[in-house]
Amino acid sequence: MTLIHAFDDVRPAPTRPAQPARPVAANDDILAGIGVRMTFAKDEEIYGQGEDADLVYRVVSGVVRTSSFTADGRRQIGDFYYPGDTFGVETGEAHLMAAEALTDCVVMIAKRKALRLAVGDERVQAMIWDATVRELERSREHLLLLVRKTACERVASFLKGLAERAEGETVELAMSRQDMADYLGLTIETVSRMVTQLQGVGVVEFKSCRHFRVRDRAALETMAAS
Amino acid sequence: MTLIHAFDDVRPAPTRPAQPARPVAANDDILAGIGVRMTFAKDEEIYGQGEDADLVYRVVSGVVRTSSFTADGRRQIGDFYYPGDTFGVETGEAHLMAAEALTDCVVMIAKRKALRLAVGDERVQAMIWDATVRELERSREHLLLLVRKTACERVASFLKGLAERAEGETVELAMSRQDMADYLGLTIETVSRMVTQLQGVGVVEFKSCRHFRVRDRAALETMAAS
DNA sequence: CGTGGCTTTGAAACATTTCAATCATCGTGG
DNA sequence: CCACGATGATTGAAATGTTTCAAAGCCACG
Repeated sequence: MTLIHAFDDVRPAPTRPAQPARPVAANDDILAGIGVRMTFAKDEEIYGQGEDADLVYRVVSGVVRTSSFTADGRRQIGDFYYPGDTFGVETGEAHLMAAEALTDCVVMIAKRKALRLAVGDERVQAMIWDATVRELERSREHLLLLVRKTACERVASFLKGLAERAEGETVELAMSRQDMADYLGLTIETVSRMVTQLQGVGVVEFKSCRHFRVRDRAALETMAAS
Repeated sequence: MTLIHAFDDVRPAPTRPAQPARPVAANDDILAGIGVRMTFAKDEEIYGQGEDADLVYRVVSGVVRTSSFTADGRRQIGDFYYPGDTFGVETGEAHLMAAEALTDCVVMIAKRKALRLAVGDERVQAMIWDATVRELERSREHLLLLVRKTACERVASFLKGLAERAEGETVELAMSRQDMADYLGLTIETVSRMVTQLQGVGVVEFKSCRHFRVRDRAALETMAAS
């Protein structure tokens, strides 16, 4: 983990324009103003499971993954966070999941307390509320995906989600097949097969295993069946 | 739906003592004070999917279920709510799921606005926050159950959860096998088989299909594998 | 006592996983 | 620059778990 500098360099996230789909609240730049800017190398841990959760994080560039392990070693992926996304806001004292850098990434970090001093309690409250609500919504959607969707539908939903977030024609998969599998509640082999299958029917096209483009949006949405 | 009376009869929930495991906040009796007390017959709808969500609900007696349907008719159960539980608090404008009375039940209902006038904004905010946090926690746990648990583990977890909430030796299942199945992401047949199987190995004992008792708590917890 | 709804059980079909092998990609060192 | 090994992805075949379809059992209710 590399600390670049703190409490200055207040430029907002450069790598990617703000997500168009999501309503960006006024608190969006709170962190940019007083946060500490840090970079993490691929696979580096940002925080660990069980650690104290009094910091708030925002992805500037790169992708972050939260995950936890069950007693018997099964991994669960909480979610993937993209530039502009806030993460690490817990409802309790400690982090229930660990966060890792999926790619090299830049993250703004701030203490809740420092934020309160800097921008006032209300705005911090509002930010925490927003982050929590978003967490709940993600969780619900994830749930829906897992309860009654087939392997194919899950993979289709996932790719559709990625495609919606990406701005360009070709979409990059920041995560490995294993990450996808753990997120979707499948095995890597099944994920791989479904990807191949979706490509076979002409819905998507993979240039490499980490890059694809949607060839038939309508069909993809049908297959996502949400 | 039967309206008994409103804005008086401020006795708190009589049927069951407050959940011991959960920290009961000071806002616990807010609703009892100014809420409207209503009864719903089994299978009656309390609110519908898409309806405006400016009311807050608390179960006094009976059990409530939230559910929604996907486009192709698959039902998803959100959760089951027991006496003392708050439900119907949404993060957006409308209810994402419908709520139905699983059994005959009594529910306290209040307008958010009325609550604010009666007890002040902070306490209402606190209650909404608590309800949202609990929702998120339930959702996460539910997720964990679905991602990487076998049918047997899911059913074991579910029975374990019920047993923990119940105070007596024998536990009543308020919900049908279909409800369990939709909650656990399984079919009724599979649920039934797993129940039989758990009984076969002596972990639980079913007196009827709606009543059971735990015979081997340790084994049940092992099988729940959470 | 019979009917209807829910639950259980059985057998076959199906989807996904597991195990195993092959294939690609990429960085390293000769 | 190419061969090499390492890592991750794909593919195949068999095994497994869950679902589907079908039938029987149970219980409550009229």
